[in-house]
Amino acid sequence: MSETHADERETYDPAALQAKWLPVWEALDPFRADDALVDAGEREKRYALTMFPYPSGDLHMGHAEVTALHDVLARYWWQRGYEVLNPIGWDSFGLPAENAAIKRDEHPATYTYANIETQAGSFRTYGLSFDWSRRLHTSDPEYYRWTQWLFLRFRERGLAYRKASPVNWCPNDQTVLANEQVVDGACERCGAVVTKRELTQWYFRVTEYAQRLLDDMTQLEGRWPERVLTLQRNWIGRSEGAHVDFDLHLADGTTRVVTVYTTRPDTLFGATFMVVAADAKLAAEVVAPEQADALAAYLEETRKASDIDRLATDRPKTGVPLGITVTNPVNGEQLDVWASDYVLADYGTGAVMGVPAHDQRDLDFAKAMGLPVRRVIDTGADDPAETFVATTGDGTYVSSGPLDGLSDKAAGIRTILERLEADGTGRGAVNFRLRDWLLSRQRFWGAPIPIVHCPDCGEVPVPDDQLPVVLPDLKGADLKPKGSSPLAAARDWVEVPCPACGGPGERDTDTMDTFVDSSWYYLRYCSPGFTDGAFDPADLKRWGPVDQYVGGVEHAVLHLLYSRFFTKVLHDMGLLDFTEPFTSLLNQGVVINQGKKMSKSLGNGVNLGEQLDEFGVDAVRLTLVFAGPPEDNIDWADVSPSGSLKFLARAWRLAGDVTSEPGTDPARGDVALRRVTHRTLHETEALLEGMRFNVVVARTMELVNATRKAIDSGCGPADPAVREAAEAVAVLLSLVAPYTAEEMWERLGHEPTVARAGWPAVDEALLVEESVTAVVQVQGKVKARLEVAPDVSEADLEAAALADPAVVAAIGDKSVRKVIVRAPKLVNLVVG
RNA sequence: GCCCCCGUGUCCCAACCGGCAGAGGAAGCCGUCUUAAAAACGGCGUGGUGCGGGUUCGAGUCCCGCCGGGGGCACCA
Repeated sequence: MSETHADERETYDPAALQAKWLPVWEALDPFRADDALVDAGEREKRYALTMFPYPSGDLHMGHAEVTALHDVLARYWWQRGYEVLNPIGWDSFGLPAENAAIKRDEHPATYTYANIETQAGSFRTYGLSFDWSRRLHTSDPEYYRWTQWLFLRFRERGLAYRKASPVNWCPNDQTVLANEQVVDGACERCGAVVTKRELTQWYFRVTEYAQRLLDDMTQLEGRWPERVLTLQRNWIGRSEGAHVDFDLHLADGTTRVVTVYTTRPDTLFGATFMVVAADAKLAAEVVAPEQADALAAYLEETRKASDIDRLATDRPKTGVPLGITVTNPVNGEQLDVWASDYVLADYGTGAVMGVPAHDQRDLDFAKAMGLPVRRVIDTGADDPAETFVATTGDGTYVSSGPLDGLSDKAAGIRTILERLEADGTGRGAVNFRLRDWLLSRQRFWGAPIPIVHCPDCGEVPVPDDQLPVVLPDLKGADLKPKGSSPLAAARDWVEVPCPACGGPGERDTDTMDTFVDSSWYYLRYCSPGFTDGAFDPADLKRWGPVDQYVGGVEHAVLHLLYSRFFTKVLHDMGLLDFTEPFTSLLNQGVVINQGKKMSKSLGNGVNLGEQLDEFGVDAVRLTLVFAGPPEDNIDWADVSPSGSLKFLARAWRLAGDVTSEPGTDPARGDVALRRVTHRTLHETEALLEGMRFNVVVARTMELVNATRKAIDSGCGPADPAVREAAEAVAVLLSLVAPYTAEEMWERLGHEPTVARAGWPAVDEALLVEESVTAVVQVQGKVKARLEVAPDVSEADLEAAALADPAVVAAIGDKSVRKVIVRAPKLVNLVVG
């Protein structure tokens, strides 16, 4: 026997299996999603999507993990009889390719498409169940034609517009960034400290959808990770408050109205000053002439301060007086107006009322400037004017006119709002932290913005039939960042006739943020090759929305928020019948090594290619899936690819040991083994639905162990139950280790492919145990175990428990006060 | 400063609604086979679930307070 094993082990060669089966699968093409089968109602659809990769170099450990996890579910759905759409493509516009092109003096497409081919080859070897026929690249003109088309549709609806405003500027990448791409004051991509610039840029009006982006999260509750929902909620940042109008008295004797936004209108009687954002237009407009120089100097100072400095919480408050006053609408008091950088120009109205007693920031400012502090809510705490600790809790209103005596914040707010509304000086208001999405970039390798600027007609959209606006052929040095788009230098590309009047015009020279490309790619997969629009609504009716999306949490407020926005807009355009693109979301963990993120400087990187060479595709995939819950990080130092390889060889060997013929009826097989097989299949169904893939692997290992035991020391290799078990192992492994599973399937006498063999039917009768062990507890401590029938009645179980000698002894002379029976598993006796 | 998640054997991890704490793997040790080793096969698991309280007949699981780790937000008025 051992000799046979040794010989067989010689032939378990992962590399040979890969070489053998890959071409067979390529020929069979078993994972092509068939529209017709879904339309005919023969199969129910499932849309499985993994976040498409960026083509930088070859695949790495992260790609291996996310796709291995994703593939388990996609393959399970196929086995369960669904028609599965599981497409793949590349997010192939972007800076790394452009930077590489500059370095190598070539076109970014050279680097991009070479990497795509490398990655595609690696994905194929990796044995993923992708439908390759729908492959797309966002940098293909056939793709970005529709990105441009969508931009124009958004613009028609007033959702894409151009405005001048201070924007985030990355001095290293020489381009503007969206708010979402600035992390802790630094560029999300390169880490350079972000500065501000006043520029005219294109925006998507995401803020118009803020409320719906918030409301529709109820659809995602329980299906998206809670922390992603929390992140998005915080990012959208809805707050309720009021707009309050103050009369502002200009130096020239005229008056204008300035509105502030506040969440605490009930503290209006405590306002002792007003602060305007130093960089807001308002400040420059209202400043008294004698203070204009001071404001300009201050502004210069704050511009130099980076966002990093601004973020420091202990940063002292600074500001300048504007030499003017406003009138508090509720009590007629004259308040000085200041300019400061602690007030943000682009939130609310860019102006706030200073209530130092009840807002710490205002209090810090008042302290720095020597401004009065007036308490209007007595919370029982010491007076903020003395402690310099603002009180923000509930208390009794004092010195607050109509509010005096009230002691409830909600009532205070309601009362003051009624008063303001009656006077016409204020009203309830809602504000969002979310800003519009700045989409233009001063870089080359992206989709050109399809607009022509005409001196006579202004912004003119490029007509649909002239799309795509194709990138000019620039390379190398032409792409060097110079603070304006490299496209601007391509004069013969820029200069075009105005599509409206035919006069001389110039193309917009910015390109779109690559997040625009990825905001709709999941729609294009459903309509590859469609030429009358970005996608065919009928295709989306069939496949949409995505049932399961798998990818990293780093996109929580970037890609995922933008995609939700796009979906809602397209829904409003009547092109989609759903409002949320991704029904269910899984954020996989990251692969680390020795407790730390892999990095070159630490030298702890694990090379995917080397792991695949050493252990084979299946063992690496199995290791990643088995390591732990999918959302947990995987420390490569904690896992054992060699252990995975050992297990796969063990499973594979089972198939060779089976001596019964294919098609043997398992009904006459060993019942004990059959029970294990069917219980395993039954349990793994629930585990797979719940994405507990690591436990699925553990259950499969148990089944392999049980089958091994049956062959060696149980019913023997000829028993039909052994065949049934080995075939179940092959199907289970087809989700994780496709090559090993395929080889097992062949050795068991079947035709490829095991991936489409179908999930074995579970025999309910085999899920019921012959007998179960019931425990009998006295005072919660186990005193006896009873073998009972699974369907034992509570009364019988109780009687059996009370008759057990060990139980009788444990009770002794005490009386039984209470009996808890949970048939068939437990009896607990409370005595005393 | 605020919010969220996690803490189970040497390590990675299981444990449905609260119901015998231990499924699976790694490492280690012992055995069978072997001249030997490897491989294969078989065997070996008191830590009571970070700490302290509480609820309950019964708590890893629920509640409260700590400690430790991870993540997010942070002048958003």
